[in-house]
Amino acid sequence: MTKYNKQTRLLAAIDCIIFGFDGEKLKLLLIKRAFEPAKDRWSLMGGFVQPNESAEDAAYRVLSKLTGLEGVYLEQLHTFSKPQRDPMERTISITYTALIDILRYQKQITEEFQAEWFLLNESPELIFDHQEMVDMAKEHIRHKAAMYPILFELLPEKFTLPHVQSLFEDVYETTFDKGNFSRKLLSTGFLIKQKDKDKTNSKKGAFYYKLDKKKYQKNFNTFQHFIRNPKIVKKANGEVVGEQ
Amino acid sequence: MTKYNKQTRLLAAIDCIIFGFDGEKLKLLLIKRAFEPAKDRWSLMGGFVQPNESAEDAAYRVLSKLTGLEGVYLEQLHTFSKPQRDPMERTISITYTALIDILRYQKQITEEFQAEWFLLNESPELIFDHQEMVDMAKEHIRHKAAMYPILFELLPEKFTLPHVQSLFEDVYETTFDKGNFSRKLLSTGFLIKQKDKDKTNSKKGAFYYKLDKKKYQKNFNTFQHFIRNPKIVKKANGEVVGEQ
DNA sequence: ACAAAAGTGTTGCTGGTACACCCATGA
DNA sequence: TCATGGGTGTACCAGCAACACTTTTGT
Repeated sequence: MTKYNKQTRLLAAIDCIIFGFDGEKLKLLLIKRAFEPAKDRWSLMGGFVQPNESAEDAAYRVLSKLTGLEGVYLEQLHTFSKPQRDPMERTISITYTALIDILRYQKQITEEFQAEWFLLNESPELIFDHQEMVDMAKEHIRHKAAMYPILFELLPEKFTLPHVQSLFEDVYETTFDKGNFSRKLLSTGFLIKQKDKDKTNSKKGAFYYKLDKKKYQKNFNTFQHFIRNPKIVKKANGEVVGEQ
Repeated sequence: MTKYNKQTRLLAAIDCIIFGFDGEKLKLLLIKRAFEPAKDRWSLMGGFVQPNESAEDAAYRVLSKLTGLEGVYLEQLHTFSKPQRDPMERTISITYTALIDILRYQKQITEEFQAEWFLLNESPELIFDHQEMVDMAKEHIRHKAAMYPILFELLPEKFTLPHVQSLFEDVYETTFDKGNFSRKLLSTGFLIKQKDKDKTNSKKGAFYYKLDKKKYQKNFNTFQHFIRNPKIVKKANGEVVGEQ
């Protein structure tokens, strides 16, 4: 077969920015890099694109190897390609954002990959341009989640309205009025109220809900403008707080 | 220098989805491919990423070579990486969306690259996965332009309110109420009214405006929700029309 | 005079925000 | 019975959609 002569071939990697929610806080999954360069430093989970697979295939392969989960929400974010971004050899990185329910995860992962969940504002220093990737991913899910109900991908099968509110507040680094938030959430028609309550956080208890998967899929594109001003970071009382 | 052994290197290309506006209609710039495979068929303008440049550098280089313009709005869109997408050799393509003012363009381009501007719904069949790239770019600018004032990048220095409205109507494949549209546009504070009028389209004439570049840059992030429901394609009279 | 496009005025309504209030229950 | 978090009611108001109306001017 003829080839494109005189052009340079280079490495293509994928890196995954993996967000998880445990019912309390939004977290980021990082691993200790197992090989040189930057061995034993914190990094995103990644891998090289193989000859017979697309970047998306590679991302699924890596993600599934790390978490043991299938069918995880995965979305291409951005491709990083500065010539010197990997000091070992020219490598472009195609990044993917993954959203997973930490309660489904669990596992032996911690050992094999030295993986760990970090609070978003407590993550360690990362190698290469990985912090830039994480920052871009945070910004991206803020925009995306304002328009599409993707944050449900982070929730377990059963969850309460306060759980969902905590999740949104972590993502948008703000607080919402609980009355308005719950009304708006219920008005989507995506939630099915359960009979039982979660009493871990209050005496009264909060009703569990399940996601109505059919409506969720059918109306995925009509969730528009759930969050109206995703870029404005302030508390409900009007006090404006800076980025952390 | 040590290398990542046993990994496959592959070609990295960039492709540009170039949108332009001539005061009348939104258009797409395509070229006749100059080399095999698919020689002489319509395609996006592209090129290979060189050893010493990032993908973004490559996109600027290619774009500037094709249009003769500098400082053009350029934004990474998506990376396409199916193993067989280029039948000649494994090549991933990092795509970029460019927005340019056709009136600034002009030039000898048509000859050298056999480039041509096409109306969006009259573009010819494209090679490989280039149509998918164009479709994604159209969708992307609809979302982006609903939140950020990027469509001003397509306008010439002097333009009228009806020009801007035509542009938005082309992008969103809909019509807007002229009263509401002009009020909303003026309320951004981005426009400076000129003394002279454009009388090519009416007896009364429409006042020219210029972009207030300082306010434009300062408030780039606060343009939010200019278009409220970018996905709903319908005419102002309420009749819903399909995608073309 | 009149046609045609530019531009203004007005009104009703949607739905978001703020915040007061009620509810359930364990300690 | 009181403290605490869950949940509901309601009144106000910004801003958007709809559409009637006025302006300008070439033919």
